[in-house]
Amino acid sequence: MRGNELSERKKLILKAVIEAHIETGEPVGSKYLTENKQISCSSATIRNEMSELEALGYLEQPHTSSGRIPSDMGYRFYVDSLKGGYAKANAELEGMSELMKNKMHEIDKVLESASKLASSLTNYTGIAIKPRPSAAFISRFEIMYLDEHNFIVVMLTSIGNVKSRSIACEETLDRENAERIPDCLNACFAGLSADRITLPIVMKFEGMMSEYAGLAGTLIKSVYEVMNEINGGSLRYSGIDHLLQYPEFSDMSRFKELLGALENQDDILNMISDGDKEDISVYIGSESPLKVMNNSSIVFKAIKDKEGKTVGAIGVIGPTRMDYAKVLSTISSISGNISSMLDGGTHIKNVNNLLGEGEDNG
Amino acid sequence: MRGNELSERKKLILKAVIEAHIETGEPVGSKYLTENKQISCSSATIRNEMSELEALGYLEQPHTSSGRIPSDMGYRFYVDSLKGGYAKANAELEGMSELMKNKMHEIDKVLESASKLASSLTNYTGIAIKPRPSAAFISRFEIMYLDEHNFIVVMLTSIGNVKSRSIACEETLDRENAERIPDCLNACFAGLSADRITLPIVMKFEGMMSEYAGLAGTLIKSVYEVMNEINGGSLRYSGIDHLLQYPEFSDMSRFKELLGALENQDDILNMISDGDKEDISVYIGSESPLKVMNNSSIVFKAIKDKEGKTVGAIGVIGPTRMDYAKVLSTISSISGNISSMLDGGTHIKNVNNLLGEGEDNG
DNA sequence: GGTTAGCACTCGAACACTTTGAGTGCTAAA
DNA sequence: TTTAGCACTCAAAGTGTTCGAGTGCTAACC
Repeated sequence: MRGNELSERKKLILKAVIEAHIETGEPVGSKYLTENKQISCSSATIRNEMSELEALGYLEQPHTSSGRIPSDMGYRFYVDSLKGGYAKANAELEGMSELMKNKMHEIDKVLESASKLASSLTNYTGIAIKPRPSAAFISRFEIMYLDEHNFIVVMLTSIGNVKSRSIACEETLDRENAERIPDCLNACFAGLSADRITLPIVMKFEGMMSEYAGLAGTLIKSVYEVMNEINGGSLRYSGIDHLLQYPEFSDMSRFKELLGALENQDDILNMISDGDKEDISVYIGSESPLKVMNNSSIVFKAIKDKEGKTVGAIGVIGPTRMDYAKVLSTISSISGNISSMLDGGTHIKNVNNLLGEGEDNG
Repeated sequence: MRGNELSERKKLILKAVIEAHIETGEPVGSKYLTENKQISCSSATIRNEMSELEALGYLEQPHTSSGRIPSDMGYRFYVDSLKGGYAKANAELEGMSELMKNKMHEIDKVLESASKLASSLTNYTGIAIKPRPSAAFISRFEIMYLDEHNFIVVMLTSIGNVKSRSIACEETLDRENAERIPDCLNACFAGLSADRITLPIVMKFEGMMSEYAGLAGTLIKSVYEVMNEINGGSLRYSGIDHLLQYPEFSDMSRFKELLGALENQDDILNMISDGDKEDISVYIGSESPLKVMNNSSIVFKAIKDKEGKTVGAIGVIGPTRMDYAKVLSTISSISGNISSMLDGGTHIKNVNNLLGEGEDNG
């Protein structure tokens, strides 16, 4: 098969089949296509063309005597032909981006509301991905002193969010001593990813905390927990119910299978981490590395901050028969919007970037 | 109908019907019940009894010639007879409570993992509810200074969690000035619920922030946002896929309806806020105030801290045909576990309680 | 040579019809 | 009061038929 051996008419027919199938969900017959004004030949000719398209692998026939449906390869051809042209402004989006601009949330929340937006605009299931960072760390510790037995440790992470843990201690702890705790934490753990926190460092911390040995263990456990949390990456869905409106999921078992796959976040996270870092990624049906996703498509795009670091991704999941034109343009607009926000248009900042010079444990 | 006019045999048969139906999901016939060793009469007798139970409203017949299924009233009778006896220790729970004890999370996370636990133990969908607090407020503000143009406001809320917002400011802000910001915030907003923050207070704040007027607006917006968040209550589900295994939801439309209702969190929150504050609440089918829930049951229990304040609730949602014995005992154990944790058994504290005396804006 | 009309063929969907079996209600006997 | 027996009901599953959309192929057409 040479690169682009499809005649214009074949392309036209393929496109028409795909768009009709996306709309109706039914196999598309030759007669139906004659109603398409762009195609000006008889059903017999269309049959011939479709038969060839099938031989080439772009179409499939569910049963000997039924219309054709696009194969994954057909969708792929369609999507590739779409790419480049989808970035037109999305009118629906305008009003809603306003809504996001007013929020001064952390990146997690931004991604989540973006995914909700994507879901409601496209009518598929939205996904918000916070990738597993290569080596996240806690860049700074602070505490809030409550009383002699209670305080809160506030941790600023390298991936731009703030975590806190409330700690109760048996010993009596006065304000002055409590305020030395973050110094110890910062001295020992700040800036170190989990795999660089070695036993000597832990011992050093315990040494510095000697007066409050009992606390040291608790604090280390908290640090460890937060490290785990931020290194885990995360995946959130919105509008799972949208999927139910598509007949391809009216078969419970299939839907259940997909839901199960979605719950197994690790697999999806891996898949998305492998995706295209620059452009929109589209996995159509069997192209997906996950077998259970073979009847679904997933479209997503990485979100980067102004330094080009990937801070997350958003996308949608839907049936293979997905309105790719709409989805691609929506995801593209939303991600563009977020990126420009991260560039400093609003108050949202990736706080981590600021720490390079700002670090200071005084 | 006088209080308790069911004969022992009727009770036995009703119980047997319910338990068989819970297990199989199918209508229960008279012949099937003769296999039950506790019932020692013929199928004909059982038929007579069932016929009377139906007349009394405890059973229903889907079709003239099919077995009986319990009515909502039947389930209600069963559940009421169960209450009191369900609190036995749940062996499965032992190991898992260990897991929760090691976490020093805030109340939100505790509830969420409790709901996951409930879901996995019962095989229904778990719910974690954080109620709409009557008048939540921010009890304390702190900041983390990053650099001349960036800092993070950390807010301790009255309902026991910590919120943060990163703020970027145009003006140059040195550390000393920055450290006066929480003083202003504390002086104006700490301890006040949203409806008690009046215009004069806002003006006072702007006055105190005069040098950094631009910041004041941003900060107020952040405060407002956090107020909204903590006053909103929240509802989280886990294990929605569990529901799919029950044939009553194999009908897509019904499942979709339920999912839709679950997304509409306000309704559910209201319902749960109206629930029994002391004991386990059980809404069986049509007992639920929500019409869409008429084919499902919901079981939940409030979680209180040591002062008796309701801090949340956990529960499960499932088909009317729910294994109430198991669910009631599971929810009861888990909630007991959490409550005892909150009582101080571990490091989890409701930080708010500590603030009564600890408050101090130095 | 590409296009079209015509025709036989295929096969799922829909419908009507029958069979099967679990379950009931009723009655009469124990 | 309980039980055995019997006629009856009805959903589910199976069978057969029709219907129609759609195909492939062939022969005629431009």
